[in-house]
Amino acid sequence: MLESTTAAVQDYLKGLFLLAEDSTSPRAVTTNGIAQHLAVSPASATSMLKKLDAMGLVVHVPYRGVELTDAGRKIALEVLRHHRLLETYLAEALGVSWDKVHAEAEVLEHVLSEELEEAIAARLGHPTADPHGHPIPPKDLTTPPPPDRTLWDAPAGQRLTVDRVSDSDPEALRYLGAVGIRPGARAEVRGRGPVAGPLFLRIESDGAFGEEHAISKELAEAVWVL
Amino acid sequence: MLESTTAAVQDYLKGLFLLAEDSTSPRAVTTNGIAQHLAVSPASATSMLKKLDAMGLVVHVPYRGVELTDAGRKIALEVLRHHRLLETYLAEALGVSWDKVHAEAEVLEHVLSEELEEAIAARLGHPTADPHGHPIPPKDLTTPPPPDRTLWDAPAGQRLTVDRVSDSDPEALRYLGAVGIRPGARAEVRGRGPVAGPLFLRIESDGAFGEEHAISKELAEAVWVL
DNA sequence: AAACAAATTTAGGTGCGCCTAAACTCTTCC
DNA sequence: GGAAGAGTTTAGGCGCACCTAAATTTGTTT
Repeated sequence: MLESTTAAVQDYLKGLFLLAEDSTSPRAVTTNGIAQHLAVSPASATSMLKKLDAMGLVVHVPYRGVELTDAGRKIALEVLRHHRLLETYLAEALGVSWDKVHAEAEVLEHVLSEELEEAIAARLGHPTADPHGHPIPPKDLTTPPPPDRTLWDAPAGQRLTVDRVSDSDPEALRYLGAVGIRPGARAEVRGRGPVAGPLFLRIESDGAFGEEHAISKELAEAVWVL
Repeated sequence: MLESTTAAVQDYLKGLFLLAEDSTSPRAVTTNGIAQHLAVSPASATSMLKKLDAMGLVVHVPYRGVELTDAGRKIALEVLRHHRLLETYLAEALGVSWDKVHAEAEVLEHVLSEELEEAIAARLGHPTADPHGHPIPPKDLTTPPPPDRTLWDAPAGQRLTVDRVSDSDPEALRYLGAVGIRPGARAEVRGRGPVAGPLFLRIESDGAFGEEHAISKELAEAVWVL
């Protein structure tokens, strides 16, 4: 399935899936959106969207928006499966730190053969989530559950469980790891500063909630909770 | 170092190194030779050689031949190091059979980061040869020893040790594996058939030489011995 | 020495994915 | 309802690595 597509096509499909996934608004997946996500010009995105439409992988209505077809979503999920399996493998088998696995997986995902994918999955015991808490699409490529809400959207005073953290910013990941914000961690939102100010929270460690941390809105939006 | 080159450039440099390595004649590395090796047209090879010359990675004298510069050889050795480390890793850590590791490594070698290379080498205990017996260029990229002679060139009646086997033909590798021709194996050449006919040999197994095998010239030339 | 065959290079062209600049469309706001 | 501005698309081009067909060079052969 993947063999008939280029790395660029795979990146667009994966990007479109991810953009659609963590934005509920209907008009979320725009030409500009995918262009920014992939760091290409809007003009480049337009021509690729036209091409993907011709290939039957997306439905692109000029000036209106894009949507993945079932065929396009399957490919996106396969790339995502590769990416997340690789992240998990690099972290577990090769000891690569969780802030670096994303960049490595980003290039490896496009050249991973079916056979190697299988070998890696088997070696890991067919994991269902990567080190950042993102679900690994299963072999049959059924759509995994979307994230719930971000830490920023959680009301003050509430106890919650960290579900996923964004994998793309190494600096953010190093900080999150240092303060103990990782999938499965329990946290309590204490409050927020004024004017999109920092969010104050405490993180549970060894059964007790530790000292208070102040994190920016941007960072709080890179953490999803349950 | 590798990051500033494309996969195509890396493939040409690696190919030029390998062609020069296993042919003693001075005029061995020709436009046609590298074109065939890479399965591209001679015209394509010419334009790439011109480009590599301009980049200072080879010296190309039109109509006369090509030779790697020191800079070009370093890159070739780095690609080769990636390739052979990956082959070894895939075989040892992931259980990929020795006839399949080459094809996987062929694409992975171009996207392996320095850091991952290091992690893999460490995990394997810094191996010096891959599963087919080919030397893995060390981190400092000094040139490893070239192969000695092929099984085809060995005189009849002589006891010898298998040093390396060609990694590129899966069918050949499956056969060689089945009859026990692998690096370190001891063998005795019994004779040859007429007109480039098959080579007859016996392979040592559990301390005793087994039954006689007849192998083609092509296959005998894909095995190097000491 | 000329002619020929083989090897090599040049000429001209393709698809992919990217770019900038210019034109267009949609929406909103007066 | 028309104009402005944001968003999007079209037009035209570029670099990479490949191709075929047509020159050119080399080395050999007569």
